[in-house]
Amino acid sequence: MKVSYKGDYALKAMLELALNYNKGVVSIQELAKKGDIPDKFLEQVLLTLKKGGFVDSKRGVSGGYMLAKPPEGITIGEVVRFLEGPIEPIACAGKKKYEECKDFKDCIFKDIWNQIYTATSLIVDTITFAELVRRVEARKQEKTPLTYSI
Amino acid sequence: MKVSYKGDYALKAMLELALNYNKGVVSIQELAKKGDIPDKFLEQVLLTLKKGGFVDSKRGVSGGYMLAKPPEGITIGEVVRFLEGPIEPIACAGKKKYEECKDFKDCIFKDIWNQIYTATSLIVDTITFAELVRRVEARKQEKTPLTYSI
DNA sequence: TATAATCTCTACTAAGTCAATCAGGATTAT
DNA sequence: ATAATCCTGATTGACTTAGTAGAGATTATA
Repeated sequence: MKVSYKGDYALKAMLELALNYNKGVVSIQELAKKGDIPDKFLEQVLLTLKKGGFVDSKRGVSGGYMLAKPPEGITIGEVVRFLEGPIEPIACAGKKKYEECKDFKDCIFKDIWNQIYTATSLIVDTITFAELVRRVEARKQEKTPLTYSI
Repeated sequence: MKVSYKGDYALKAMLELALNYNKGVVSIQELAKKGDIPDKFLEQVLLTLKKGGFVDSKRGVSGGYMLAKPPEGITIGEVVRFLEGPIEPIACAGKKKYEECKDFKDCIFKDIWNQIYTATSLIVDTITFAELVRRVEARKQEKTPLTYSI
């Protein structure tokens, strides 16, 4: 799997929207500022996310974006796959069966790519944005404890 | 991790050389033919592998390539990292510590990229070319059993 | 020693991807 | 009305990828 800027920005923006779930919309400007993202680029990414059904938008003054589904229902894997394409480490992985391989050696490597694919999927397909929100909150607690220590 | 054609070709060629370990050299032509690889492209890849210390070569008539080390001493991970660069799914992963993040949310994602990185490394850094050779032999046995069954 | 097979090296190219920008157009709260 | 906002499509420059081209260096062997 490879995550480009587009995917990275999308995940950041989605998380921001998840943190704001049920609290109204957030404008591109705000999202861009919080995520340190070029706003016109983020605009494109958000449009793509909208086409993918991940976010909804509201136009006009005080418009903006919101999650289209509850954070519990969206995984990182869904977003990454949608924006970046298949997460297999190599094009051929998972496409053909052993019988179709022209050579034993292809199969040998395919096993490995599939193993990596499986391990990666297990991670990204089980982490929802609700879980991410939980982690952000937990880390905030850690960093601002009630009792100060040196 | 992403594996390009270059990396794919390199792994195939290395495996072929591993299968031929201690049996002399194999020419680019042979390797190209067996792996269905454009020979001039493979030429470049082999040169790169030589610079990386993975293969040795012999020039002139009946020259060719051979593994520079025993197959037990070379992992897939070494080859892929050398040819394709870092295997982290995103540029920032593993580069900074939590303290250096400008935002909690960066850390949250970095955790995940590191988790994927770790899982991937665990696979590619433990599989040697000796192991691959063993798998190829095992699969040959499977496909050509002593007793025929329908 | 001539020669053909082979590796070595450098340069080049065509196509594609990535990150980002630009210029407008459509919608809507106030 | 108008300003804020999303929507749409085009364009750009840098970079990467996959592959090609051509000339040179080395060496087994007839």
